[in-house]
Amino acid sequence: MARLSGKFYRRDAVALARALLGQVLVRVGPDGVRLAGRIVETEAYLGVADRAAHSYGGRRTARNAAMWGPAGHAYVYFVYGMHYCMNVVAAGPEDPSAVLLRALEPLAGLERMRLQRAAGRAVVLPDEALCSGPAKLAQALGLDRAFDGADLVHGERLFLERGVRIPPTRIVAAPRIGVDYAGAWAERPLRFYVAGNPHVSRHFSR
DNA sequence: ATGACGATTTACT
DNA sequence: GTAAATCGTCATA
Repeated sequence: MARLSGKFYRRDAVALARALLGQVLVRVGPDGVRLAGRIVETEAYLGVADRAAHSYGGRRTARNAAMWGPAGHAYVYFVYGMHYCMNVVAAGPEDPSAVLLRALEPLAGLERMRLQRAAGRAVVLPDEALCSGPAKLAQALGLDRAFDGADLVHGERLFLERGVRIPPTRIVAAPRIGVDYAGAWAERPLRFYVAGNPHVSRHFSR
């Protein structure tokens, strides 16, 4: 499978959020195990103007430094005292925009994902519960702050490969999840997902 | 030094 | 539907 090039990432966050649907995220585990999933849900965060973005108002801190860096790198952050979430940095330097990966359709390493998602639970999680949420997919793939700033174009442990093209007619645009504090920005249709895909996160109330 | 707050998930009523 | 879990980060002082 072909690795996505640096050029793929150098576009605005909305275009990247749409283009990422259908592509394959690959994580090579410490023991060489290949964990992979097709991206089926994303959200665009539009830089300093976007009240929902960590870079809103020009905020530039140690935490969100990766957002300000070059496109094609990962921005992994820690929230709620227990979860990690992964973004793909879009555009380029001085335009801190990124795309949050919200859900994957598991393709490889399902048993390892199940193990990493189990976390002391007795029940066996169905495939649809492995990567159907930003923190779920991070946990399934074993992503943490060690991957913050990781180069997805040249890295060996975390990268993206060319998958299938999702026709625009199969892409649904909707308001982003969990950003009600962002006022009018919370209403904008910056969440994108593959229509009817069972691995999309279940959040339809608003 | 302190306190409020999450780009969430899960379990429970 | 509601609430708890849980802590790094950042704004304020």
